[in-house]
This record gives sequence, C-alpha cells and structure tokens, in this order.
Amino acid sequence: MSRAEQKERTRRAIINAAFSQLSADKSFASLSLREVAREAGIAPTSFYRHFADMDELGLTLVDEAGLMLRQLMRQARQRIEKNGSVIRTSIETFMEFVTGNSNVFRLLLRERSGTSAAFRSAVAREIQHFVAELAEYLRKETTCPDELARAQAEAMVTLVFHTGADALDAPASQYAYLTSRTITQLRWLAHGAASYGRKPKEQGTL
Amino acid sequence: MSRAEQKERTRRAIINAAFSQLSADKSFASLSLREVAREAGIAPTSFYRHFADMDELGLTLVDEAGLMLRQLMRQARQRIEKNGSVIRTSIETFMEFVTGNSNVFRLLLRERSGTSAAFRSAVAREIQHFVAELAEYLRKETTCPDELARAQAEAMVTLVFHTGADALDAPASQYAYLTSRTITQLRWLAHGAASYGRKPKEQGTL
DNA sequence: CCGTTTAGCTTACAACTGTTCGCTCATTCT
DNA sequence: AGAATGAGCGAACAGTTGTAAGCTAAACGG
Repeated sequence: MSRAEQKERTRRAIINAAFSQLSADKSFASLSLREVAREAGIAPTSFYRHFADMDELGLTLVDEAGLMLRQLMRQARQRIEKNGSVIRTSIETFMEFVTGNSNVFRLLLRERSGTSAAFRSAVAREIQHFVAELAEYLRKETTCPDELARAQAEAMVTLVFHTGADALDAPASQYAYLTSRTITQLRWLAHGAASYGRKPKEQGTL
Repeated sequence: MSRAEQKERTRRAIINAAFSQLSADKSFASLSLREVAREAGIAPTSFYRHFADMDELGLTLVDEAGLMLRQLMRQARQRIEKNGSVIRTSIETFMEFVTGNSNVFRLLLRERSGTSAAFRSAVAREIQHFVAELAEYLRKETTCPDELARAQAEAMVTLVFHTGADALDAPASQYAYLTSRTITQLRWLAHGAASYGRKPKEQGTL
C-alpha cells in the first residue's frame, strides 16, 4: 500500500471516529483528542501527523457536513422535477437527512452557536449556500425584488432548520405533524411575500 | 448576619460567578466547578453545600435567564401600549435584551441544542412561555383558528430568536438592518396567515 | 542500493478535573 | 448554658487531559 494512501486511510479513521462519537449528549467540544485517537486505532501523539489540533479536525467535520448538505440539495432538486411540490419535497428531503444523519446535523446545529468563531462562520457559510440557492429560485419563480427574495429565503431556511432541531428531540410519531406545520409556515411566508412584499409601509398595529 | 442569609449570599456569588464566566468563547459545559468556586471566593468543596453538581447550577441559570425573558415581555407590553406597533416594539425590546445581556441570551441559545436533555427541555419550556403569550394575542387580535395561531406564533418566535443569534456575531452597525429584515419577515407571516390560513389546501408548485 | 523522509509508537510530564474525608467554629435550637 | 447543626476549609486521591522528546521501521527518491 502506498504511503500517501495509508495516510489518507488513517486520516479518515480519525474523522470517522470523531463523527461516531458525536451524539445527543456528546458535542464536539466534549470530545477528547485521546478518545478519538483511541477509537481511530492510533496513539494519541500520532493524531498530530494529521491535524494541528482538535479545532482543525472540527473544521474538517463541518466541511464534510456541509458537503453532505449540498448533496442533499441536489437530490432534492431531482425529486422536485418528478414530484412538483417544491416546499413539501424540500422539507421531506431535509427531514430524512436530519433523522438519517442526526449526528451530522447536530454538529451543524450546535457549532452554529458554539464557542469557536471559526466554527460559527464555517457553519454560517454552509447555510448560506442553502439560502443563496433558494433565493435564486424565488427570484426566478416569483416577482420578488432581489433583496426581499433573500430575506424570504433566509426566513424559510431558518424555519426548516429549526424544525430539524425540533425533530431531534421529538418522537418519530411527531414528524408528520412537524413537517405539515412547517409547510404551512412556509406557505404563509410565500403568500405574504407575494402579496405584501411590494408595499412594505407600516399599517395597523401589526 | 443570619445563617440562611449568608448561605443565600454565597449561593448568589456562585451563580454570578458562573454567569460572568460565560462568554462568546466559553459555554456552560466548559465551565469547571473549581473555576466557578474560585471566582465565587469559596473552596471547591464548599460548592456542594449549595448544588449537588454543575448540572443543578446550570438548571438554575436557565431558570434565571427565563425569568429575565419574562420580565422583558412585561416590559415590551408596557411599551406597546404607548407605542402601537406590536411587531417593531417587540423586536426592538428583544434586541436590546440580546445586546445588553448577551451572555444570558447565549446560555439559552446554546443549551437549547446542548448535550443535556434536561437543559434542552428547560430552555424549551421558557421559550414556550413566549409562544403561548404571542399565540393568545394572535387569537384575540386576528381571526386565526387556535392551532394555526400557535403555528404562527412559533414561526415568529423562531425568526426573532434567530435574529438575536445573528446579532451576537454581527457588528452593531448591522442591528438596524437585522431588525428591519425581521420585521418584514414577521409582516409576511402575519399577512400570509390572515389571507391564506383559512384555505390550507395545496395549490401551485409552492 | 543507500540515504532521506515520515507515520506511528512509547514514555513522560505537568496541569487540571471532580469528589471524599475529616475538621473547625459560628450560629441555632432546646 | 449546653448540645446540635451545618457552611466552609485543607489535604489528598484517582483520573483525565494535551503535548513534548526521541525512537523504529517502512516507504520513498536519487
């Protein structure tokens, strides 16, 4: 086996070990270099042959998680072409991701507001991909002016992301309700933006 | 000084020490019993005279944070009576809270998706107070059926909370933009729910 | 084929962590 | 007045952590 090949192999072992140790009650910050190394089957000090410190590993995890999310978006787009309902298909795809890769989603969810500024902005960047794509879609599909399309996309992504977080602590029997609730919320947004977006002056007490 | 009085005093010293050590790059999970005790001016072992462990202290902090939030709501209601604009006043009050007590807000923000199920549900309970109050207001003020009022309130609170999180990492010069963006989003929701809420059948591709 | 590179190892250290035990001594109760 | 309570302390323990230093041996480059 080639040298570089072997190095890449144990690098993956480290990454996989880290992912596998994340769980509902273990965040990335609570992982220890030694534990990760142990599960990866290497000595603690060998860790440094691959990452300068745990932070560097963490950023790698966030990148990988973002990659999975982008693959998810592509998958959702394919489904939409066959299905038709953009909102429902998108949310259902997202919920499948959350429940099927809950640890990956948890990483993004937590580090979004975590203690490392580098992590936070890395997660924010990944989410922006989502927002940008959706905003572009809205600009094409509706009559929304550019900046409002972005605000609308941000609101939608926020609501969907939050629903994913809810799902993590909810029993599976609640998923259908959470999904339909979010669909309703997104429809409100779309409808409100379409009819209200072009006259943003204040009126009434709301 | 009475015995109970003195006990309460050092109990507060512990709580204050914990709050003061929270920051942008230090979460509750990364606090140590010894550090907290040191700042509170007591021996590490004396900590146990007041809390069984750090988790118990953490739940106390969450409770206090929730209390501050509820005081905030009361304050917002008073302002609304004088001002008129419910949405703008509510958000501005909230933003003042976030920027003025950022560590307290950060605690709620992080523990909402943290590693302790007990913390998560404690934070969720505090936020539910917000949602319930807003939902009741919506039921009175609009023609929304009960369940939809709740869904609408949840969406609104989610968006506002998220804006608070954004503000933590944004320069102060962005606050005005964040606020107005959120106001727009909430108006869309209100408008969409009012005109679309009663005919929730699917239509179109959105 | 020989010298260089380097992934991985073992050993070691200093710094912390949470927690137990037993003591003191001021306040409280009877 | 005398006994009981309980907040606070110091010392100590076992466990963990990150990381530095130096070695081995296998893959590599000339």
